[in-house]
Amino acid sequence: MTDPRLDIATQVDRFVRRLNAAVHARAEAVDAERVGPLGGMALLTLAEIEPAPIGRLTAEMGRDKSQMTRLVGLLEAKGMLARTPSPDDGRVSLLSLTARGQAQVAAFRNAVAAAVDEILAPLGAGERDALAATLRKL
Amino acid sequence: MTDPRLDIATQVDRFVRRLNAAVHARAEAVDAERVGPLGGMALLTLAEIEPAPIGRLTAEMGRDKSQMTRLVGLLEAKGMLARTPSPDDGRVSLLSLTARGQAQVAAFRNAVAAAVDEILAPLGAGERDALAATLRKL
DNA sequence: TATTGTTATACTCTATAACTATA
DNA sequence: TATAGTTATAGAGTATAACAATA
Repeated sequence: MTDPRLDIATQVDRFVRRLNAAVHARAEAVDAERVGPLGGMALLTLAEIEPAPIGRLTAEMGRDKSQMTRLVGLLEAKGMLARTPSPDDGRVSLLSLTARGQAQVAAFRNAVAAAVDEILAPLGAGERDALAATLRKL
Repeated sequence: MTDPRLDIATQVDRFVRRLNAAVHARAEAVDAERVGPLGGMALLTLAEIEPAPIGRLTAEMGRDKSQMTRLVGLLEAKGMLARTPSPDDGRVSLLSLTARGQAQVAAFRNAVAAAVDEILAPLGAGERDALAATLRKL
């Protein structure tokens, strides 16, 4: 590659591919409910911000709102999260994890952390911290 | 986020989302042939390694081979690349870009580079180089 | 017997627009 | 009139397995 910017783009793309593959490999044991990688990500994100309206979750994940409507419906049907009407705004429901959802989050956390460790194995501790710090700025 | 590894996973995920969105926004002008982001990535990759068999391209992109069969068929139908039978192995064809494909590559290169610039804007030059170097190790 | 590549199938994710109900 | 969320639909990307041809 001549242009370092293209290099970054392709490397990051492959990073995500490997991450998904590694999580997927572990997920056979973990994802008995088959919420999928996107569902896992949504639960992971919701764990950080709950209780939150669906719009907040959408923004946090950088996805599309119609996509989120369906995903949240799926996760609700599987008993991973619950909606409670917002007292402030009649259009809004607040999402929060159920006990099932929390268990799933814990399992996903382990799978993702292990997958990241695997991929970042070639890096030293200092480089990992630097990478995390750099990404946080974006 | 408590665990820095989860942090890295979500940040990288969002990076790719933003990258795709930014390229997509520019691609309306560029991607008249509608090869899609994956097709663009394939052409970009092929430009670096041509002439190469489909298996090499598959490995380089970290994708699935059956997926590549279809994608290459599409790109061939659009006149972006050509196959020539390998003299060494009767099972293999070597892929190479056509003039059309090369033009498309040039356009995509610009779109991707601009998108990366946009996303990496918060970083200093030193940090960008460090990021590129770190990713190359993975 | 192993490898390259193809076909088939089912599923997951993404993009867009039109729509409803509340604010 | 603006915003939160939903519905509908089409298309793009992914995962798996079974298969044919060649090595």
